[in-house]
Amino acid sequence: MRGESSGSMHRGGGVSEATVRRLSNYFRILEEMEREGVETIASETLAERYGITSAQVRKDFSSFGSFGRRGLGYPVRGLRERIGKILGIDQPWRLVLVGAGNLGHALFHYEEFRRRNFSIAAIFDSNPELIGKHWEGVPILPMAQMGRLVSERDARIGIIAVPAAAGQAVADQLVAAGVEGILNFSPIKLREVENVFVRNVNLSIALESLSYSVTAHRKLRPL
Amino acid sequence: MRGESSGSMHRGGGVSEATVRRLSNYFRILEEMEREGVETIASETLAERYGITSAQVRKDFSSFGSFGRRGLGYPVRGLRERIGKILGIDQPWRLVLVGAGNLGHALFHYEEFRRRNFSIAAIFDSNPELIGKHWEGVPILPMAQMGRLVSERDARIGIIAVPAAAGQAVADQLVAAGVEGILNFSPIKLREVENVFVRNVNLSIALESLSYSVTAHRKLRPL
DNA sequence: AGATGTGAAAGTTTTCACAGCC
DNA sequence: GGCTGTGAAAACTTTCACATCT
Repeated sequence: MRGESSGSMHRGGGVSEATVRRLSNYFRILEEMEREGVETIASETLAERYGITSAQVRKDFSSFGSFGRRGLGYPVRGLRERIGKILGIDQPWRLVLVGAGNLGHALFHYEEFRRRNFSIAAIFDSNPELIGKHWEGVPILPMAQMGRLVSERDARIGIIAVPAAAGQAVADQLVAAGVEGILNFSPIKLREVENVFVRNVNLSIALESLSYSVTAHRKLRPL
Repeated sequence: MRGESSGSMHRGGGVSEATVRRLSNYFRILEEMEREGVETIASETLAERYGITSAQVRKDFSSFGSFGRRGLGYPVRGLRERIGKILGIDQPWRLVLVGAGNLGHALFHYEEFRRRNFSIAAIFDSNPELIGKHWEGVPILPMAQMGRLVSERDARIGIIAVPAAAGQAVADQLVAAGVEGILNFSPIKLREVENVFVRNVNLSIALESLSYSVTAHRKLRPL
């Protein structure tokens, strides 16, 4: 599977992972501005709100074409829609969730996913005690049904929320079932597979990065 | 607060966020090798296991000094201990968790945190119905007790697992209570504060990065 | 005048390649 | 011989600065 980096070219220029992450953030800021009733925005204003430079904002947009009007700025709504289209969040996505433990439960109920048009079509778990239950009407199914369900419901992304030991096997099953992307919460490095994108979210590594910074900072300024 | 980047210099050379993330991964690989009984490892082997170049591995280590022996490689155990010390995970950390919803619940029970010496000393929530309950003996307390508890229990990191609307207020309270680091799961940009490090984990942005890649890939190779 | 879009410059990170030590 | 540690080169990302368009 393709690793942490984007892995895909687009038009003329390659688009970095960092650019895509910023697009998501621009999208959120633009939504907010739309609610505030703002109709036009300059790269400078957007940049200030985000805490980056206006050149960065313009360069990010320029990888995808020309959105603004010189002398005026960008139309808030049009820009938001365009970014949504680029990110692919202008359409609903059906996902499957593997792992009905504590983390899976939290992800299933995560409001931000719903707001962004991501809906979970089925949940899979290997624990027989959970199978047959429903969360808000969505069934918890045995792993063996993954292949059927992914194609029937046209789910294109799978979320892995199982312990490390089961992670690779689950990834293999998701790939066999035909997903095109995997959001992996299990703390392991998955084998790469052609045409399947992977993003890893490692909660513990984020915390270790903090403990590093706090520790290093303390060493510089003791007590 | 310091943003997504490290924000702190260390010794002679600045150490990038990316290097610190890789250190966490090296640590995990080394733990695994220790369990396998391997005593010495070459940068090349470590690199292969991680899927990066051996030069990257050696450069990462060289920011912190000289760990290996030319012609031989690195002692697995010694290297793992040294990295643990750099990351600050050689000692236990006490955290406070704010937000006893679904996400907070999942984080509280997250095994990987415990395995890495991160323990949650108290939970805070604004919902009166939750206050007074316990999770595995850890009390859910009203927000007003945050200051007292953080200093009493010497908690140095706070986790924010509340909805966006409450995020900034919670961050302010954590800073006032005296934490040195914040792991922020709420999908907002927190105001920066001197000497407080912040790491943001935005679950939805990770998913949007996937939907971008899958969408872009489809456009290149339709159907 | 005002703000975009973009080549060129500056800065950062990764890879190369090899001197130096075991 | 084997493998580290590290300057130098290459690749990539961000910022500058200005020509260009409304």
